[in-house]
Amino acid sequence: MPELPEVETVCRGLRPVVTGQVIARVAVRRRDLRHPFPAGLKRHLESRRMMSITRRAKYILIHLDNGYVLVIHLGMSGRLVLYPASYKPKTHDHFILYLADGRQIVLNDARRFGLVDLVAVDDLDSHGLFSHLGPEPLSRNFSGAVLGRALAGRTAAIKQAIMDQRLVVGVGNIYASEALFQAGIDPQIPAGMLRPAQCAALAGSIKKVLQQAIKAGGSTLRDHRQATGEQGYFQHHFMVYDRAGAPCPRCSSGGCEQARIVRIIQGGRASFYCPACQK
DNA sequence: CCTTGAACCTGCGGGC
DNA sequence: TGCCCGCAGGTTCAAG
Repeated sequence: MPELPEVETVCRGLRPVVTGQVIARVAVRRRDLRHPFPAGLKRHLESRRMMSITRRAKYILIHLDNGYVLVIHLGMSGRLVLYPASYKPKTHDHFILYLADGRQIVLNDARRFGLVDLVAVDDLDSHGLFSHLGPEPLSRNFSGAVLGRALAGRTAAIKQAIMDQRLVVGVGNIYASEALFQAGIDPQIPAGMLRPAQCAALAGSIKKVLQQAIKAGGSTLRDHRQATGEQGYFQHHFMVYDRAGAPCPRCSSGGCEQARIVRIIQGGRASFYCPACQK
């Protein structure tokens, strides 16, 4: 479900609430999600102060005052929402942090592809969850040149390549299609075939679409909620994602023949693009 | 190392 | 109404 903009939106919503607050109590309502919850999870969290909240790739990182970091991944269907003290747990509410004032940070994840872990802050970079991750797309470490180097020699389709978290993090199925549309690149061409100018355009469109989506609070297809419980709004700005059969926004605006958005399957995932203007 | 496909799990909408 | 199928924002693992 959540790609970088959705995770970033959750972090931004939680940050003013979480920072400086003490975790009074923790409820662990089942033994595992994708992996078993770490041993001693409650013990390491209860009575600890949350010092800051950050994001790496699609992971939410809550830094504690005991040198540990609470790591949360939302998988496909996860939500992390702040509720008032009166909230009663519902189905698929697996993990709850109760603040001193009674408010609750609730992790709900119907499909349970999400993950909760506890990592010593000094071990973050070397930890198996993070050691293989590529650059943050919104940082200066990511550029057309960096992308071009990462794509060199690869035969996989460019759509699948930019979703590979080793090359660049945060891009998932929605924003891969949207970024390729903005850059005018056919999602099926082999990654290593992109020319430098195309790499520059694609790096730029990845940054742009992720930033625009963050501004809109992410995209709510079904599960995504901001930390406030509010939906995201970027789904109303999709150019191609989930728009098979619709006229291409770029070709149509030219007043020429109306090309239509096409849906194809790549690596088992749906891709959307305009065959007329994405080459 | 790279690429591909399957697996993990629940819920929802469409077709019959 | 009910059942079956396909589909959904991610990651990981095995096999070629």
